[in-house]
Formats: sequence, C-alpha cells, structure tokens
Amino acid sequence: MKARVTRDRRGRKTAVEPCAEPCPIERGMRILGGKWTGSILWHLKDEPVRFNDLSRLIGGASKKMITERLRHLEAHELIERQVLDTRPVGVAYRLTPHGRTALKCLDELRRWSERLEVDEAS
Amino acid sequence: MKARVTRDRRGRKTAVEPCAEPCPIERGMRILGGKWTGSILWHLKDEPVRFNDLSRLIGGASKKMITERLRHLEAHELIERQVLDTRPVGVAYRLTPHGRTALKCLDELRRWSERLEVDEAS
DNA sequence: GCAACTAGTTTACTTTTCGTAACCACCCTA
DNA sequence: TAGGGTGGTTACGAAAAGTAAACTAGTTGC
Repeated sequence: MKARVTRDRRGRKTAVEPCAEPCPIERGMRILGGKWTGSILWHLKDEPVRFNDLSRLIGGASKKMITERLRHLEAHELIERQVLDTRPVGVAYRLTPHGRTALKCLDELRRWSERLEVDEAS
Repeated sequence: MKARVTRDRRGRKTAVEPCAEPCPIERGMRILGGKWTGSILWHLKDEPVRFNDLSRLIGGASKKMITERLRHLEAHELIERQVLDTRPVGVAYRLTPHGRTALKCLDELRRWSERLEVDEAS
C-alpha cells in the first residue's frame, strides 16, 4: 500500500493510490468477517463436523445463519460439504486445504482476543 | 475451546461448553471486523494520520463511516485522538501501544488475502 | 405410533448498517 | 468575498443482516 496524500500543482490535496474500494484487509474481512463465519471455520479445524453439531456447538447462532455461513464458506472453497453414508443420512463439513490456510489469521485473532480479557481482568 | 457434543443419560444429544455467545474469535471480529475498521487501523500503522487524510485515503468510505469507526476504535483504546496545535486546528489519530498489538492479526489477514489474488490469477 | 434423530427451509419480523448529501463553524489565502 | 482548507454532525432512507420459531420430509428405535 503506497497510498498517501499529496498536493497537485494548484495546491489542492489529493490522494495518491487510495484504497480504491477494498484493500486486502477489507477484502479478507469480507470473507472471514461475517458474524459467526470465523467461528464456524475454527470449529472445523480438527475434524469434519456435522451440521447439527455445529449448530449445537455455536450457541447463539440460528440454523439459518449456520446454513448461510456454510454456503458462503463453500462458495469461497474454504470448506467442503460431504454426505455421509449413514442412516439417517448425515452431512459433514470439513476444511479444504485452502480453508486450512485461513486458520493462521484466525488463530492470531484468537490469541489477540484472549489476551484482551486477561488484561481487562488485571 | 473444549466445546464438544455428547449424549446425556437419556441418550439425548447436548453440547458441552458451547460457545456461549461470543467465542474469542467472534469477539475479536466484533472489534476489528466492522466495515473499514481494519483498514483504518492499518493506515495508522506507520504514523499518525489526520481525519481528512484518512477520508481521502480510504476511497469508498464516507466521512460518517470514518468518524464512526474512529470512535469505535477509540472506545476500545486501540487509537488515540490528538488535537494538533495548528491553524486551522487539526486532529490526528494514532495507534496506542494496545492498538499496535492488533497489527499482527491484520498483517496475517492481509497476507492471506493477497495470496488469494495470486492464486486466482494463475 | 411417538419421540428423537437427520439437514435443512420458510416465514415474518426487528435491528443494524451503510451510504448520500447537505450542513456547521471556523480559519486562511488570494 | 469567494474558494479551499480544517473536522466533523445531521437527517433520511434503502438494504442487508440477523432472529426465533415453525415446518418439511425422511429414518430409526422403543
């Protein structure tokens, strides 16, 4: 990002290379930043999780939200939907290799966030 | 996070330690995840920036949004507002030490996001 | 047959967010 | 005295996001 502010020949201020719309941080946030989105991704980090289990684990998010976020993550190829050969039929969601690359920033965020509470407590 | 799903003595499924409302990732997102929020923070990483300059740099965000986000970040003590002794009076915003700790996750997010484009281009 | 499971979808709302555009008050320079 | 600068505030409204709760449709065990 070389964005900066300069003056043109008439002495008027203008931005050089402004963040045209979404700079990388903004774009990233729009993928991972929706409500519950990061949380869902994080719950899949160790193993595939079933729809209803996700729903139970993430107290506060409605099934509708879970569905919506899963579709969103699927669209971005961060997770995969797999139908299980069980009766009754089950569905599990798991990270794709690509989705796994997002865990690093989520983990960084988790650490940052957890340190907040410790600091506040003291 | 030890959240998991088990069965109780009647065989009914229940979540153990579900993410009661906001797990750390969720909480972090609610601080840094608003539209333009991360972007603004990132623009302050090298030096204090003035209000109107921020507004110019972040094309697409209105002054109203900039104000709103700045107040939000200030409330969380991630940035500081300082009135400059200039005529006409100026105002600059700068990171607090605490705000500086958030740069790490933002940088991680930026990297992740930038790699996306490279991958997509190929 | 009843209850609980599977994975969702649908409805009907409320709330929040975001954007536009105008406006304020004051300062400085040409 | 006009135009540009400073740093915002305000009102209005559209659109998006989020919620709870009911409902589908099929399966399984008691």
